[in-house]
Order: sequence, then C-alpha cells, then structure tokens
Amino acid sequence: MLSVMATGHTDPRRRERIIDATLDLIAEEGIANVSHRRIATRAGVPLGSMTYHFGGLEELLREAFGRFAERIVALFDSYLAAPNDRERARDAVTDLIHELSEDDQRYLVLTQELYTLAARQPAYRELTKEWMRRSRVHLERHFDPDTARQLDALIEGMTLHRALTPEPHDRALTREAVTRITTRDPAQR
Amino acid sequence: MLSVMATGHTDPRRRERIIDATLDLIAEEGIANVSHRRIATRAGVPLGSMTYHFGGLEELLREAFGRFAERIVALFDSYLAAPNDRERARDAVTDLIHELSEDDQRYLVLTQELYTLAARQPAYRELTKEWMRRSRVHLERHFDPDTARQLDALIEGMTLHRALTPEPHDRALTREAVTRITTRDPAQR
DNA sequence: CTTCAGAGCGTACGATCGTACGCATGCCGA
DNA sequence: TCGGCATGCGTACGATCGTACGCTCTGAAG
Repeated sequence: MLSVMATGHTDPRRRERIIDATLDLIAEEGIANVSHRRIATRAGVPLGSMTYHFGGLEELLREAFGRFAERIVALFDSYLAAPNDRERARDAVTDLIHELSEDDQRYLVLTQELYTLAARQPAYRELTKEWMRRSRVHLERHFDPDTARQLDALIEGMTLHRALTPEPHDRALTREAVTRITTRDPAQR
Repeated sequence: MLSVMATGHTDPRRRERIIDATLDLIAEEGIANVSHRRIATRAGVPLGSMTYHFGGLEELLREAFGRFAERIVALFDSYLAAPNDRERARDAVTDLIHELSEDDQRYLVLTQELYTLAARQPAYRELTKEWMRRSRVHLERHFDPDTARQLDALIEGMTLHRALTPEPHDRALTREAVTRITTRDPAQR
C-alpha cells in the first residue's frame, strides 16, 4: 500500500466527526438514504472506521440522535432558563418557536426522523420523553403543570406548521397563541 | 412452470392492494425498511407486478402517501364539517385529537414519515399543504383565520404529544387547551 | 377453431449494502 | 535498538436491493 494505511493510536475526534457527518447526512438525505459508506465518505474517514468506532449502524444512529437530543435540550434550556417572570417566559417561548422553524429545515427534519423512530422503538422514545420532560420543567417555573403541557404541545405544533407552511405565522400571531394557551378561564366570545 | 404464471387481463384491485400493503409496511417498519420485494410479499403479488403497476418505488411511495393524505383529509372532514356552532366545533376538535392519537400509532408514524418527506421534497409538501388548507377551511367556518391557524397548530402538537407521551392529556385537558386557543383577548392572570 | 395483441409476471443483472477479519502501523518498555 | 501489542483500517463476502426484458397466457375477433 502506498498511502497512509493505519495511523496507530490517535485522534479522539474521529467519533465526533462521524457523528456530525451522520446528522448532516440524515438532515440532507433522510435516514432511508444513509449508509456506512456514505457517512464515511462524508466524514472523510475510511469505511473500516465505522465498525471499529461503533458497534453497527443502528448503534451509530442511536448515538447520533442522542447527541442531537442533547443539543436541542441545551437550546431549550438556553431560551427557557433565563426569563424570570411570566411575560418574559412568553416572549422566550415565542423566540424559541421562531428560532426552531427558521432558516434551513435541519431542525425540522431531524426532529421528524427522531419522532418517527420514537413511535416504533422504545430507546428513541426515551430520548424524546426526556426532552419533553426537561422542557416542561422549565415551563413549570412559570406556569402550572397543565398549562405547561398544553404550551409544550403548542410549541411543537407551531414549530412544525411554521416550517411547513408557505406563509408562516408572524411573530405577533405566535405571541398571541402563546398568550392564549397560557391564560386560564378566559371569558369566551 | 407448474404454478399459475400469468393471469392475462384482470384484477383492477391489484394496485389498491399494493398501495395498502405499502402503507401497512411503512407504518410497521418505517420507510427505510420498505422494498419492492417486501411490499410484494405483503400484498401477496409477484415482484414483477411492482414495476408493472408503478413506474418505480418512488412513484409508488408518492401514490401511497397521496392515498393516505386523502383518507386523513376525509377524516378531518367528517369531524369538522358537522358542527354548527362554536362550542360543538370545539368538541369536534377535541374528539379529533383523541381519535388521531388513540390506539396504535399508525396515524402518528405515517404522518411523521410524510412530514419528513415534505421537509425535503416539494411533491410531498404539496400534499401536506393541501391537507392543512382543507382543515383550515373547516375551522374558519367557526373561527377567524388567525385563530384557525393557531388551532390547527395546536391540533398537530397535541396529537403528537398525546401519542408519544406516557400519560397523554385526558379529554378535559385537551378541551381546555382548545378553548383557550380559540378565545380572544383573555384577561391575563 | 385459429390467431394475435397486449396484459402480466418470472427472472437475472449490476449495484450497493452491513459486517467481520486479518494485517499494517506506530508507541512503549526494556 | 528492538520486540510486542494494541489501535485502526483495507478488503472481501453474502445478502439484498431496484429495475428491465422477454416469455406466458387470456380473451376477443374472425
């Protein structure tokens, strides 16, 4: 062999780069179109690395989505931990919805793929449950538990609709929805 | 060949059975795990039928999801066309959310797979946009357009959370959320 | 009864897949 | 300096895939 061949001991970032490449590929091509070979090419690592660093494709996917969930939870934390009163919490939720549905559809796609897996496999369902639990903890600092659950569902739905719909809700409408869902015993019209 | 071989002209339900088998398979195994062969086995048709009746796997999937979307739209219609006043509309929406997230996760899984495709491919996005448009038409018979959009998003989010969460919202909580989101200018607490 | 057009499918091809295994490589102790 | 060993990867195997093509068979026309 004339090229580099084995490198001996090295590079703890190999795993990270593989995981990142996996998430990128899933976002761009869908889980149906990822393979060891395509991930390896994308990450710039040899095919053999795949089964060396990860027990198999399934294990790699679990780890990749685990990483994704961690990042999302961190994002939720960063938005929802800060506000100290109810009005600011509503603002933060509004911001979060717009952040999640903005720009490319990376977040949307990865979330959808995760939910799809969650609907069928308990391991993935744990990821999403933990995610929902964490965000509810934040919301419950400002709202009662029932309201928190309703608001959590609204965040989900508005994020999705904003991303899939030609004319997404503008900020004022989002804010209005957040206000409505977090307000009890309203006088009906 | 000793078995049946070709059957000559026949059976217009071949296509239907293939499409149904496709949806069943996707619901059970995920889009990543469907193939011409597995669909054929499931539908009880020969492999050759696949490329005979459909231009290819992609075309089959589009048609299958088209059929799914039609059925869902019909379900939305059946729930949302009936009510004649605002209160009954709220009840109907509540019923719809519970219907969609009940029992098996067939609806959840297929919807997630469709949204995932919609996020990446315009053809599928049209399907979902049409679906959203149709449901909004119903909702707008009872609520103003902005409210209809917010309610539509809430339906989405609550359906998902009910299906994925260990203790789904009970009916009273769902109804409360529907009431809140459809009530304007509430007095804040 | 004979013919034949076209509906429908059996089958085979090339591509791609996941995975395992043996070998190349560089580091460390002596 | 040199041996041994753990790290890391090149490669090959068997399975599975989508698809195209030519053959079989049916029903209708005559």
